[in-house]
Amino acid sequence: MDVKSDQSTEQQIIEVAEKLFMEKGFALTSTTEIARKVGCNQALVHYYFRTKEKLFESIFERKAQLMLSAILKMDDPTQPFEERLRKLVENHFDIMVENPQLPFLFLNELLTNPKRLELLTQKFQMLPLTLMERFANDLQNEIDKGRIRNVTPISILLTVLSLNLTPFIIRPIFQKMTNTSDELFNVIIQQRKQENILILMRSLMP
Amino acid sequence: MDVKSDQSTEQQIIEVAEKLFMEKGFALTSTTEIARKVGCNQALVHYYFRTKEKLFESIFERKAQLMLSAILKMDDPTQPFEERLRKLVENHFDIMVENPQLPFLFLNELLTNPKRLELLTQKFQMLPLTLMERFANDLQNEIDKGRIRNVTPISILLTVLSLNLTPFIIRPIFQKMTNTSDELFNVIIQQRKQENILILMRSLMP
Amino acid sequence: MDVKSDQSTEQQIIEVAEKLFMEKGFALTSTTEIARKVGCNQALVHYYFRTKEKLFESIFERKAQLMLSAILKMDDPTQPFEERLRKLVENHFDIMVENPQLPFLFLNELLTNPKRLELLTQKFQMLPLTLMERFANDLQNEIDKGRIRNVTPISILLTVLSLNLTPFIIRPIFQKMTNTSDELFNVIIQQRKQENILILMRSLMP
Amino acid sequence: MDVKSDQSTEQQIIEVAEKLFMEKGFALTSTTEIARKVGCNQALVHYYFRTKEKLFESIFERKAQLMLSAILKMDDPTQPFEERLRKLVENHFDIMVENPQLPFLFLNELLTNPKRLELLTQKFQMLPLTLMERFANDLQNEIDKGRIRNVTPISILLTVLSLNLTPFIIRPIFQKMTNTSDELFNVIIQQRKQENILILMRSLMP
DNA sequence: TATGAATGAGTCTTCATTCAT
DNA sequence: TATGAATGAAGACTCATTCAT
Repeated sequence: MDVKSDQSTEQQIIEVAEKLFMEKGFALTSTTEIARKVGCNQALVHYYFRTKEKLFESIFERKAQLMLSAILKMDDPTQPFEERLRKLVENHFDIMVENPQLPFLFLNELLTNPKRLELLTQKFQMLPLTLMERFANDLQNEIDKGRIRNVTPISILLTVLSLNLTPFIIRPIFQKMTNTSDELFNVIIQQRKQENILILMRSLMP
Repeated sequence: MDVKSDQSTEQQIIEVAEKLFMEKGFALTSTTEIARKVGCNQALVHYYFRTKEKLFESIFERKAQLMLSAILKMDDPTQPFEERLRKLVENHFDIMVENPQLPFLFLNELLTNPKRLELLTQKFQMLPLTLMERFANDLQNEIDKGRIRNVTPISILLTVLSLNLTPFIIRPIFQKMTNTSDELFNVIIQQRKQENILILMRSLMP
Repeated sequence: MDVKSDQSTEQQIIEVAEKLFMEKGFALTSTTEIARKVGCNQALVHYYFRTKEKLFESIFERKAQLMLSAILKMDDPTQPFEERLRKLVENHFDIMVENPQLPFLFLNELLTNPKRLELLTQKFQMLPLTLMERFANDLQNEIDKGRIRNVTPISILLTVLSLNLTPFIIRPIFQKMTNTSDELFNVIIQQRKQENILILMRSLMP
Repeated sequence: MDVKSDQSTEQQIIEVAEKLFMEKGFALTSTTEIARKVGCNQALVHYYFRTKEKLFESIFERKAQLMLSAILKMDDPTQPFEERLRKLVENHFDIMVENPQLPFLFLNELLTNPKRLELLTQKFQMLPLTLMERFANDLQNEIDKGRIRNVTPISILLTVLSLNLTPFIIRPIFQKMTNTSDELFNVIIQQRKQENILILMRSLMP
């Protein structure tokens, strides 16, 4: 039951906690369980992170950072708009293939704990607005040129989010109800990525 | 804080419980809090429902029934396929307009509590298979006639689910981060319904 | 689950309570369970008997009375001492054949609840002392005549109690461990009665 | 009320629990009371033993082991049968002099809690059958030689149990009703041991 | 760095009892 | 006579947290 001990105990705690938080959310994960799975004393979890809350935040923030920066840094202005959009969907999707449980964790915590939402809002509002603005500008440009139908940037983002998030969020439900193996699901998921791109592109046609 | 109304205490308990369960999920809602909000003794909650679990189930099942039957009874075979699909999306969307927190409750419980997923799976498998089969047949028919591109029924359903569920699920996050009022959001939501139909229809074009 | 309703509800409550008290003792029997088995409202139990304690006492006392009077009235001074002793053992044994769970109930309550012991002690001390005295006298007489070895009356009573009570008390344990059916046990019990008489008689030989 | 001694708190909990379990049985003893008597937090009882059940079992099993092993190891085949029987009674009796409340605890739990009885039955059936068989053989041998009347081994064991257990079980009742001091009772008990041996021996005469 | 011991607050649940009807 | 509603007290148990070592 213990984790390999060639990592520092602190690191082990983080990893076990991350796994449990992702599986069951903050509230349903107990420090007792984390300690047990790590194979250390319960007090040690608090020694390193003082509170369960802080432990969670450190993990949550790292994940948020990871996802955000991954999305941010992938935009290449030299490419045509449509290509960039395609890449956006694709990369966003790929990140979640790597962290399939993350969407649920985010949703769960943000919806459940006002404090968490507050925090993210602050962080979000400190983002370079230019990014969003540039996206809006580029989009408007395409619309003006008649290459994309008239649609708000928010609407596009919501479409991307909807198409990309949902398969990962409902994955366990889907697998259980349709009796789908992990392997098969991974195949389906890859097809879904292309499907999502196609759906988005068609949705933007003039 | 007390809710002194003309309803029976039992009804009050159900309503308060429903509200809390929807906001925070099963695990984070305590019978103590329900009782406090109702303004009664905690033991009374157990007097009526014996266990927190049973109280939840009675609410959960009623909601599941409501949603399921609403979806099932709205299909009209005399209409052309495309029209029926359009109605499906529209009705599904409308149900959630009425119960905006339900999607999160469902997700949360099904993902968090294996027992709940088990239960729903059983109930689902007792559904008239013909329904799904007929949908698949009709779809295949359209594909054969070249009116719809080659796509699996599951894929369509996933698209509908994705587009329809997500706005409701992320609503609090969205409102908080974009500082959107309830009124404005309700407007946006109504536009989104049409948007979703449009996206789906375009995605099916040959 | 409900009891036949051709008796008064009060009587039904008494009977169900008696059964449950005998099986599980006072503490482990709840008025809720009594009411459920009777098929009536829980409050009704309290309507008739005010408290669970009083309900128990009324049953307990009746049983105690029954057992006591049965023992008391069976002594026939015209018979020889040995014959009376034999009858004592036999009758005492027979009473318990009729009420096999009574010994455990008595033991359990008297040992567990000081109040109960107090009560019985008082009742016991109001017994006609002559009875015990006469028994002691008669015994002394036999001893003097050399027909019985020198032994205290208490000692004899303890022997009778030991031999007669134990089979009934340990019955469930015995049956479970030796895998003995009810029928077989009833046969064994009847043999045991004779055995007990024999053991007692031999124990008194000069 | 607190027991501030030089023992570890864990040991104190065990001892207080043992005392209370013996006096009132499992069901009537609360972890709250144990904690109060020890002078510690109630949660600590659960910290050491997780559940009330486990705490009880650890005590119960230790006592059962003690009693069983004491009985098992005392048989010396080089002695004549009668002598061994005498020793059996004597040793069995002496064990209970050391643990006078144990018989009640055993009875109470075995009769009240089916799980407990199940457990003991299993443990009992794993006992060396030879032991019982050898006893039966030796007995048969004596019977054949005309030194003991025809009697089953079970019957003998029941007699021993009856005679030996009862004084300890009814002790509090006896003392209360006859107003007997602890000192006097201890004297009586010692006489009773000899009495029991005598009764048993006489009961076996051809 | 790590741990065992300890605690207070909180969880769900059961129970005997009361009261208005 | 009978009931449904309601309550306070108590039960076992869990948890995050602290502290001395």
